[in-house]
Amino acid sequence: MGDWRLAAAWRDHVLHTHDPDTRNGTSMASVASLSASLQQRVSAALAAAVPSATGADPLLRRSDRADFQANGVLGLAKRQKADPRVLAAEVAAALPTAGGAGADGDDTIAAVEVSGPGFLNITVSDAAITRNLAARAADDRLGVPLKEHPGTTVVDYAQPNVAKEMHVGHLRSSVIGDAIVKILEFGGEQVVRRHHIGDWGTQFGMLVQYLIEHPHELDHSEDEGDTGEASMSRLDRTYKASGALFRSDEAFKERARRRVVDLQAGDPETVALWQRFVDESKIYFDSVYRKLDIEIRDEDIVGESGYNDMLVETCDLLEKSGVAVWSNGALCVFFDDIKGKDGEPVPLIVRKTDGGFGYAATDLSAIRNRTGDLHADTLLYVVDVRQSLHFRMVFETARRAGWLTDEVTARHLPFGTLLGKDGKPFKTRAGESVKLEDLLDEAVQRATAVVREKGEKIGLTEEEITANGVQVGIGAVKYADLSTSLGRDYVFDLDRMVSLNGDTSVYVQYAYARTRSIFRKAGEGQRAVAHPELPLEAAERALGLHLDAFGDTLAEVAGVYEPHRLASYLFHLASLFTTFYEQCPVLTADGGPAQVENRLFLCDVTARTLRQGLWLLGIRAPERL
RNA sequence: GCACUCGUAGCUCAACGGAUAGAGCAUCUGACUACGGAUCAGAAGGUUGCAGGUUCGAAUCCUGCCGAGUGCACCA
Repeated sequence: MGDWRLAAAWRDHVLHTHDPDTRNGTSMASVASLSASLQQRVSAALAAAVPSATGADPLLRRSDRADFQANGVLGLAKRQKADPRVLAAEVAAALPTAGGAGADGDDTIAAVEVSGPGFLNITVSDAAITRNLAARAADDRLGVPLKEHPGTTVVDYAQPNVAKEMHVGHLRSSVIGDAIVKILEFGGEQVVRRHHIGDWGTQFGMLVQYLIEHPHELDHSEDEGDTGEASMSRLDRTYKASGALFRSDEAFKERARRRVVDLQAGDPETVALWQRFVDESKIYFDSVYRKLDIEIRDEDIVGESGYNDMLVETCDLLEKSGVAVWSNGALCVFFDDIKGKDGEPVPLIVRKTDGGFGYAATDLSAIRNRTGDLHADTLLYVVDVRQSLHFRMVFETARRAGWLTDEVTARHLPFGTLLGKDGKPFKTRAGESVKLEDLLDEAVQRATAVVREKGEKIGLTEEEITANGVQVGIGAVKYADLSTSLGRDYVFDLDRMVSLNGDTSVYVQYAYARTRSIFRKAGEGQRAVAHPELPLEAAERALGLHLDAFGDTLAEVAGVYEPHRLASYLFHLASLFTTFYEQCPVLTADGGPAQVENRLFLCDVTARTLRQGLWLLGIRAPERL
């Protein structure tokens, strides 16, 4: 369980964490981006022009009028009551430009000009771009720095329910969570994954009781085998049959209720049967996650039942501290600003009137475990937006109880609903929620058809076509999910996702395959070597500047937990590469062998950046496509 | 009713308080015996729901409307 063979194959190509074991002995050096270098220079120039402005943010941004623009002079001029254009000119004069006074060999900045009301338009030198990329190329991590002060983040994601089919709602939590975990780990953060599966609740009384009365329902028969599909089919059959009986047979209903009590009391026979449902479900989960190409390790699965031992104590602590009070027989936490339809306050219920624990008790216990025992300083919950009020109440409660302190950040990362083309929640024609596996199978099937059409022209084997179909189809589904901002609902449209045109994973994967194709075509003496002395064409500069921003982009993504910014970066990179590819012949460059080497070098850095970036999103990059 | 989220090109979506609001799809014009065209170049497309306010500067921040989605006592 949780053994995920495919993961190992990737380690040869990309770095999945900061784990030293994954390095191959080449140098380890982070590289300051050109943007960061400029930021520093402009900041110093600001301080030189206005001494009191030390530490002022130069507000450096990429620009469509130059390579970068600094917007910080405007605000500073306002505060100094100075003419912004005059001040901008002073700052520009204080900047070291290539060959200019005070440059002292610093040729990073090729030109600066004052523009508009007081913007500084900055152009960097071609040499600086190539040099920076060369430094990145020399590093396994493409020069991306590790966090200076890494913390411990617990990410709660991919929470399927035991004995139930996974549906499209689980897709987003799994895909988004997996990407966030990878991105954080790559940045050096210590990440603890938690799959808070639904493995507890009153329905297990019914299921266990049914299994007692029909002991062979979960047996693995010869013809069904041990596949995930077979497991799901057994579970589904049992769930439906027991549910029907529960509704129609009062005596069974009563036996099921008593069974819940036995389960909660820890009766060994009952617990053992409950465990069979969990184990059976894990076979199924494993098969779906294998298909989804997401690694789920058994030790990271800590379901609701994992906090059972803490529930009583959690409630006691809340009651004793006065955070929770009894109301209508239930143990509740109230909030001033949370009221219901009738205007009455709506509580968070930690213990129900019947003595049972609400899921709030579980979530609060999990917080205690994650901050107290795991020493996390950040808690992330990749959960449907509809639970945002619940999390607001849980976090507030935990703060009152002291389980969340000022040193701990707790964030619900809410994602929106998956919609059908009609703009309504994604359902089958019959109105049922769509099975995740069906959806994945269809994506792979359609991707394979397209891959085959092209693949036959370039001589792909049947094995390659099949493998590519999987990587393209699954990649397309993930990319669609990761390329729009989390909070929004988005329309699930397979036609568009697998259409292979536009802002899709396939476009990015194809760009990667093209880089590899060039290297396969390269002659014996044609290698990737940086030549900072060569001037760059417009397409090369644009590509180079964007490549240099990879680390900054990752830091930003990791800071705000928004993978769609990485997707956007990669699509842009792929676009810039295809433009470069179109406009700058690589192997037949007319600037001589040095230019061939330099362009191969750009291809190589592009390839590695695309591959690493896609990997962080959980998407594979075929070598030939 | 209250709360939260969101209204951006025909459609699907971006945009860290900065200049002329960007992409993709669709539409229209061009470019193919190709370093593999699953491509590229270009055009057209907008009063950022409406009205105020703050600011040198607002899609972004504040207020009020209008519209949509979601949630609101013992399911998780």
